[in-house]
Amino acid sequence: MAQSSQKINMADVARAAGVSMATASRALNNDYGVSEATRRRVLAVAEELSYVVSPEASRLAGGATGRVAVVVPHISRWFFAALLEGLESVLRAADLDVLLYHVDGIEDRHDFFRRLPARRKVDAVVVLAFPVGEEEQRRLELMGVTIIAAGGQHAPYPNVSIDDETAGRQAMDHLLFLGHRRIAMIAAVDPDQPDEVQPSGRSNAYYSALRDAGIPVDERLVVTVDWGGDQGADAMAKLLSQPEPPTAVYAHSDEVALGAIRTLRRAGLRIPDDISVIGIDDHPVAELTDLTTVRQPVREQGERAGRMLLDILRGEETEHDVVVPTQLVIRGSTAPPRG
Amino acid sequence: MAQSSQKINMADVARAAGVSMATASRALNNDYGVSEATRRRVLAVAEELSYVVSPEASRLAGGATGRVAVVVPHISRWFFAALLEGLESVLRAADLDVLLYHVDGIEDRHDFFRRLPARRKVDAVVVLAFPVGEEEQRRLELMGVTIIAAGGQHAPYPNVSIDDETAGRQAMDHLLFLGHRRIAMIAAVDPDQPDEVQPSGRSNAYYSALRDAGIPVDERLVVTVDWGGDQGADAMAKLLSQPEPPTAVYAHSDEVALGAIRTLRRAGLRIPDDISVIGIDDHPVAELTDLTTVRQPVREQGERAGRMLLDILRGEETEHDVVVPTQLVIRGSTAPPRG
DNA sequence: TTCGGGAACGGAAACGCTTCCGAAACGACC
DNA sequence: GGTCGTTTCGGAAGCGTTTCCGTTCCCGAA
Repeated sequence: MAQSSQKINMADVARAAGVSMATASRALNNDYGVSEATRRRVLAVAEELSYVVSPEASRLAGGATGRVAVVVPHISRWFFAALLEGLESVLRAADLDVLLYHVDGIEDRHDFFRRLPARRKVDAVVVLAFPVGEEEQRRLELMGVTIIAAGGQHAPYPNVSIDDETAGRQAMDHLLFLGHRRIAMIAAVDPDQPDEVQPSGRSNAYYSALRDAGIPVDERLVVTVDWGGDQGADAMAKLLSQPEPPTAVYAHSDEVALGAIRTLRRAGLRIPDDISVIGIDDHPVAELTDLTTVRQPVREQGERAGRMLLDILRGEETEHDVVVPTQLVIRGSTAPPRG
Repeated sequence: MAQSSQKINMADVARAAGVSMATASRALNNDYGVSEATRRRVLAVAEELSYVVSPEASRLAGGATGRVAVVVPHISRWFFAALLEGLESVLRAADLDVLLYHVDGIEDRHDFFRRLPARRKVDAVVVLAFPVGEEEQRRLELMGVTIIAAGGQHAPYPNVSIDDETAGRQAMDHLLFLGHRRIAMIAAVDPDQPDEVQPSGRSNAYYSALRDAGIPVDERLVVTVDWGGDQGADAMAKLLSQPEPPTAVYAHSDEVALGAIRTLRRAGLRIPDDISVIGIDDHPVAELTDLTTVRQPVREQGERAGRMLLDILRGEETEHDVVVPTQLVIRGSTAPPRG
């Protein structure tokens, strides 16, 4: 009895409601051309029989898939997950299903673009925080569906992101304003992404800020590491091993900054008394650890991308390059240099 | 030319390969009953035409959907995302697509179980870190597909999880071993889950450990808050406002512990000199902040659940209640009490 | 040479819907 | 009352596969 519900199809509903399948279909889809009374009756019967349309048949017969693929690396990192969370919420509200493709590591990546597992399965694909190379773009377009990007840098498709360089400047300018002149940078790169697509805005900000402040660049103060807290810690150790350590550290991300802080603390240095540290992102942990940072609205970027996608799917126009603002958040990890 | 690939179907492939659709289908699916030569020819033609089967038609005609629904709350928290990451990796390796249902908040939850949006769309559903009530179970079963759980507590379906009580005991026993007698507990509940399904193992561990140590319970040392770092901070403040504060704090999770630590630091207290703090989970940040904790293998739980699901989908037997071990990880936030 | 049996393959019926097109019904208007 | 325009509704043709049944073909055994 309960499991018989499995086999109920639209024909059953139509019959039970005393209408044709055509009418049943229209009623179920809220289509035009059904009287209110009939619609209600059909809906009631469907509910009664706990009928659910077969998305496969529906799609096969002409509709859209009602699915969108989301391609995202590093899901277990807050930034990516938050982006996804925002995106998912608006898509789900629009009754679209999210097909998740977690592409981690260079291997996965190649495999994804080669096989295009989402092909023929979705109406659109959203690329989250994922700089796409040229060849990859070409593959993606092979799918013949709408493409949207979010959280990465600009892209050939409609996209939403922050301005990395501006964010970096907000961090650097804060340190400079406090009076720091010997500022180190811990640059983080994603080892899973090819070099040519690594965003460089946050690094550019370092150099342009120093230039504008008339401070010569000391390349010994710049260390580039793979993304990650431990790597940040190592980088800090390297910086501390120099004859003249910095008075402030600008890290490309909060996690990296946290790693640096661990090293400082273990070295017996006090923050911000002995050395200032600033990150970027405003990771939830930043608040818990009193880390000064530059906040970017992450969830919002995902939501925004979702709304843009809905626009396009509806056939409407949408913006192309949306840049959301970032904002300095001053906490306890930065202060003027000693003396 | 490129976009014409959109409209290629199996009939085209069959024609081009000079076989019937039946044979083409068998060849494409590696089915029995096709000569090696024919199979190769069909495959070559398909590749040439860059043909991809329509999953809808395929499913409609009899196959499985090749999709599994994953229901998960709080995606942007590490624990949930890591679980998902593990699960996704094994499902994707098996060529199954993951349909993500992020169910956050009580509202979402009701909506999900009422509408069952995944109905008729998947071959199975995996419930991640999500205690399911009885009525909800009934709804879920209405979908008529395999159900698996992971990261939550035991469930009526095959599931994998840690033993919360054991994990809690590992934490408590560590503090007791160090010589603490005045131990506080910051219990965290998920405000988005109904009371009746809140797991209580971590709390039970507190009481049983004290009992076994012959230490009377002081209810003023137990504070229950909604899950979250800020809430942990508030809880700690409450504990500090008492005439006789604890010498150690057992927090239900690392994030909560971190919040507590922020309060302690702001109060000028030193960790672990003045007060010890221990969490549970081994969140990546725990390592960066030198937090002693009890590690649970999160990603592995997801992977394990994925493998169990594959077993079932293949029609094989699988385990029912898998419990993965937890392990004390001693870092710098715990030490014997002063004096 | 004939016959039986298995492997290889083809025809065609589902699968469950959407939508085009035409028919019927129903008012409104002259 | 007849005509015409709207609505409302039904018939039926797909949509692109899988799979059930046969049929053909080839090879070895009798």
